[in-house]
Amino acid sequence: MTDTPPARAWRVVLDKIEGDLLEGRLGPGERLPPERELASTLGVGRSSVREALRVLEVMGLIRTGTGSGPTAGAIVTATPHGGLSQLLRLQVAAHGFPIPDVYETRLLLEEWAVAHLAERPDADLADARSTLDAMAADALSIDDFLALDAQFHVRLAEASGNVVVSATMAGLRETIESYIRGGAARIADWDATAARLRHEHAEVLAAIDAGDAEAARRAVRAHITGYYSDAGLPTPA
Amino acid sequence: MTDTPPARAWRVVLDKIEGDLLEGRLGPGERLPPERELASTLGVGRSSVREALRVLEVMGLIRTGTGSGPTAGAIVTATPHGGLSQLLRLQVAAHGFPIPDVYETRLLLEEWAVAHLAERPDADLADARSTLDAMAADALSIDDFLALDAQFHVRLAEASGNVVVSATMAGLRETIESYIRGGAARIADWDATAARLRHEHAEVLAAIDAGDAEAARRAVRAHITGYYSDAGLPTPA
DNA sequence: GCGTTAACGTGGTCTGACCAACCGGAAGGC
DNA sequence: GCCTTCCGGTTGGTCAGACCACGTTAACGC
Repeated sequence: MTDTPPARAWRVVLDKIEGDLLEGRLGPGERLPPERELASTLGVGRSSVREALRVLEVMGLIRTGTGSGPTAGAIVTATPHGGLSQLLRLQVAAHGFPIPDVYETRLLLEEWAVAHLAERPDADLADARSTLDAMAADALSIDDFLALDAQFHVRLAEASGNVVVSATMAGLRETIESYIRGGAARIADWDATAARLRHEHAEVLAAIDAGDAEAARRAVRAHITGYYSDAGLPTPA
Repeated sequence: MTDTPPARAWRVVLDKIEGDLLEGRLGPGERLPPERELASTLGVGRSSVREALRVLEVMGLIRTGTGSGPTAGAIVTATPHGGLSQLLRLQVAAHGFPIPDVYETRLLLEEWAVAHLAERPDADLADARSTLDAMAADALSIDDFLALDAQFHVRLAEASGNVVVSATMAGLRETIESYIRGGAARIADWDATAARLRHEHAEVLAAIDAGDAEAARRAVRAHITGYYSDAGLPTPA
């Protein structure tokens, strides 16, 4: 037994790099060996090395650059945002993740984030506040407003200090981005809606400032479900 | 402006497939065109096609098989579990995700899941119950017990009906798997701990059955934080 | 000393080749 | 006629080699 299915070449490369990362032989900011060197070291073809590196790149672990010098080569970046977003988007496209589940998960993560913030008076909400100020500007197009809206929510999640939560939240938000934009077209009085959304944002911040976790939960839930309802977007039963 | 960075060949392939999925030209269970055909159709080399397919495979969207017949070729599967787990593991390895954040996220997802279950009397907990029964068996090794423990939690998340939550939960759990196993070694009286864990599982189920969401939250939080504390595992400040 | 140019190292891509696994039908034996 | 065997075709898995684009660096000419 313990019969090993003949390890696929690219998996060997992936495991090698994951091992180097775990053992600390490789860390953020550092460079991987050149592709040709990795190939000969591991006894695989360069194309197999490239398949593994491509996976790492899409998952947001490395960034590749041509030429020479400090910016060239494959460099460990460990930026979770892009990869998570890509994965979620593809899974939704392939019907692995139903939209209502994405929506519901986003909701629960945001509720947690604001409740968490309300319980930590030392949290830094400056970024969220400045985004809210920017949303008060006149002459914002719908797209610009929605971009700031998204930024506000992401900033809140980031303020929670939990990288996994904020990255997941951002990925989920991005995944349903097109649906949110499409829903805006179904809203009759956009100016009134925008004003209400701004007001609701302020309410969320106020609840956090007051240290009232439950109020913050309710406010953020009402804010999100309200928009979904107005825009006629699919929600879980 | 709008100057397009010369689209990388593999990205063309990835976008093409994502588009086909979104437009419904491709769905779960269906087969992608052969690599050589995709290459000539899109005007790229086969190696570029393979890089894109590798990404899709690792992300859990497709399964590839050699030979001919119905099982051969690249088939859309859309099984989110593996890909999510892989991504989280790599991000943790690369220090993109701190372990305490993973732990905290797992906790909040599980709390949501049990609270959600408590509010839905029609939820099907049979799978979770049978796992709990299996944990009562004598002569379970620590590893076997922990595997069943993990299964119990995953089953609970699955019962919530939210695929995103359960897949993320499973991925997070798997990511910290090695830490959990390592922690078990630091526990003095394992039999007593195992008995307590079983009892706590039963309490969680009881709270769900009673429809008491808050009690379920408290029970699952106490269960998880208790183990982490006993095992001396890192938790958020 | 300074500007120009050539060499080199890197990822990005393509092509062609071969292998392994698998299925399906044709050929053969009974 | 039916079963077994074998062969060819299809498909992914992998490798080797080649070429390009890009950016640094060092050598060169003045």
